[in-house]
Amino acid sequence: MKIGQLAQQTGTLVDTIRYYEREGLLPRAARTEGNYRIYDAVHLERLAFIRRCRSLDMTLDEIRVLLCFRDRPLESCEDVNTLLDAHINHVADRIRELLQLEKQLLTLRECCRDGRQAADCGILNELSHGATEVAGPSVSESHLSATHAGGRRHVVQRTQEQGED
Amino acid sequence: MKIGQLAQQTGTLVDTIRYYEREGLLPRAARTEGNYRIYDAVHLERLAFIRRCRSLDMTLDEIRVLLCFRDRPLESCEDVNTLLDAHINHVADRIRELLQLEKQLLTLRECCRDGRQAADCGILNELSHGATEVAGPSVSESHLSATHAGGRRHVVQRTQEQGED
DNA sequence: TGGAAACCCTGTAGCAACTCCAGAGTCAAG
DNA sequence: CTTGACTCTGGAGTTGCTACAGGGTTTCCA
Repeated sequence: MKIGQLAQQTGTLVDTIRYYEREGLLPRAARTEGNYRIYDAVHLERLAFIRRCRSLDMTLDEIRVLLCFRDRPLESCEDVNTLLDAHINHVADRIRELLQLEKQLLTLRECCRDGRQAADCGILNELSHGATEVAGPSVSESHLSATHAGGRRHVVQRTQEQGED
Repeated sequence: MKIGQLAQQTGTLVDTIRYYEREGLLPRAARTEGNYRIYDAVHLERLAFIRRCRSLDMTLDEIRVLLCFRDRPLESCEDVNTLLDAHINHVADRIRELLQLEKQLLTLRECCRDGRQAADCGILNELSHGATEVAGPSVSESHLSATHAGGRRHVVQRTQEQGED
C-alpha cells in the first residue's frame, strides 16, 4: 500500500509517517518505479505500535527502546517494565505538580472576585507583589513540564480523505 | 544594575532576559558606553512579575495580556479574571487527561508483573495488539499537552554564580 | 488522448520558550 | 599588561510534529 493508505489506516498524517522514517522509527520503505513508498502489513503493525505508545504520551526515545525489545524477542523484558514504571512516575509527578498549580491559581483567583479597575485588581497586585516566590522552580523540576503543548497547538489528527476504494 | 545581577535577583538566566527583551515583554534596556544593558528597580519588578506568571505556567502571550493591564491601571480588570479562569480550565483539563493516562498506563503495567522474555512480555503484546485504540486522540485534544516538556528538558534554573559582592 | 484532480516526492521553515554556543568586545583586579 | 569574569550579537538546537513550495506521478473521466 501507499503512504496515504497507511496514514488513513493508522490515523496518522502522511507527514508524520515520513518524519518517523527520517527518525529511524520506521525502516526505510521500498519504492515503486515512480519513487513512491510502499508498505506492507509489517509496517502497519509497527506504526500502529508507535501510535499506541504516543497516545500514551511516551517520547520517541522511549518508543525507540520498546521497538528495540520487540525486535529482539529472546531478551528479558525487564527493562520494558522499568521503562514503563519510569513513565508512570513521570505522569504521576506531573499530576502532582499540576494539582498544586491549580490550587495556587484558585487562590490567586480569589483575590479578585468582581470587575474593578486594573489598579485595584487583587490578582494583578498579587502577581506584582509576590506572595508566590519568584525564583522557586515549584513547577517542572522533573524532566517533564508544560501545561500548554510545545509546538503542537491543535492536534486534530485530520487524516486526509482519500477516495474510497 | 547589569544583566547578570538582574538575572541573579530574579532567578532567571541571562539568556532568558535577553529573550524576553527580544519578545517585547521587557522594554529595550538603556545601555552603558560599553553597550552593556542597564536595569533599574522597575525592570526588576516587571521581570519578577513575568517569572511569577511563568511559574504558574502561563504562556508568554497570556503574560503579555496581563502586562498590558498593569500598564493601563484605569481600565477594568474583568479580562484579567477571564484570562485566569481560562488558564485554570486549561490546567484542570490537563489534570483530567493525565489521570486517565495514568490509569491506562497502570492497566498496561499489570500485563507483565515479572521479567520474562520479550516475546512473552504482556506489555509489548498489549501495545502491539491494541486493546488501546490506535487513532483515538484520547490525550491532548485540547490545546495543551505534553507529559514531557517541549524543548526544555532539565529546567534546572541554575542562576550562574556571580562573585559575591 | 488529453487534461485535471488526486496523490506522491524532497527540502525547508515554523511552533514555544527557552538554552547553549562561538567569536568577539568590555571592564576590573593584580 | 595580562588574566578572568562579565557582556555583546547572532545563530543553532531542543520536541514532535505540521505546513508549505515547487515539483513529479497516477488515475480517472470525458
